[in-house]
Amino acid sequence: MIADHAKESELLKALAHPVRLKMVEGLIHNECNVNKIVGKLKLPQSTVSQHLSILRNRGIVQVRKEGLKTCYKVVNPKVLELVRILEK
Amino acid sequence: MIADHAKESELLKALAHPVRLKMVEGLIHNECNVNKIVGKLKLPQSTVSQHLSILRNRGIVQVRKEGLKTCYKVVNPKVLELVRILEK
DNA sequence: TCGTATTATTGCAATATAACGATATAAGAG
DNA sequence: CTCTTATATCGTTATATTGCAATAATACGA
Repeated sequence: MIADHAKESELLKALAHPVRLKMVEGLIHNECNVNKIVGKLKLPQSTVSQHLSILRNRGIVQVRKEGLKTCYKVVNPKVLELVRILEK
Repeated sequence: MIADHAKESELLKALAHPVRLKMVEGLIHNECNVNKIVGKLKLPQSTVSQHLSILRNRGIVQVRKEGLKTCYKVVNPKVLELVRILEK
C-alpha cells in the first residue's frame, strides 16, 4: 500500500501532459538538447524549457552540460517502466 | 512510439491526484460502494462521487448496481500494471 | 405514495496549470 | 570586453482543476 500518495501523484502529474509525455518518450531513446526539442515539437523555446524544468524537478530527466548545450535524458527507472506500459 | 499522446495523458491525469490514486489502489483489491469510500477517506460524499465519475469516464473503474448501492472496482488492465509499478 | 437511504449532478469560488513573449543568465569565440 | 548562441526565468493572461454545499435523481421499504 502506498503510504503517501502525494509523491506518486506528483510523478504522474508531471507525465500527464501530452507534450511532456512526448518529450519523455523521446528522451528515453535519445539524449537531446533543448533546441533540438524545440525544432521537433515546434513550440516556443520558453515553453519547452518550462516543461523540461518540471521534468527535472521531479527527477524524471537528468541534465548534462556540453558547452552551451544542455542535454537531457530520462533516468528514472520507474518512468521507463511506466512509459513501456503506456506504449503497449 | 505513441501516436496520440492525448489519450495516454488523459489516463495519467485521472490517476495523478492523491485522492483518486488512493481510491484506485483500494478498488484494485476490493470492490467498494460510495459510502464506504466516503467513510474511509473522510471526504464529503459529493467530492468522492466526483472523483469516481472521473475514474468512470476514463474507463478506469467499472460500476455495478446492487440495490441502492453502487459498487466500483478497477478493471482497466493498464491501470493495474501502472499502479503495480508505482507501488514498488 | 411517502419517506428514507444512496449516489449523481450543479453551481460557484478558490487554486493550480499552461502558454508564451520578454528578459535574464551562462558560456564560448574573437 | 563584446558578440553570439543556448537555455532559464519572469510576468501575465487564459484555461483547467478542485472542493464542497446544495440540490436532484434513483431505488427500495412501509
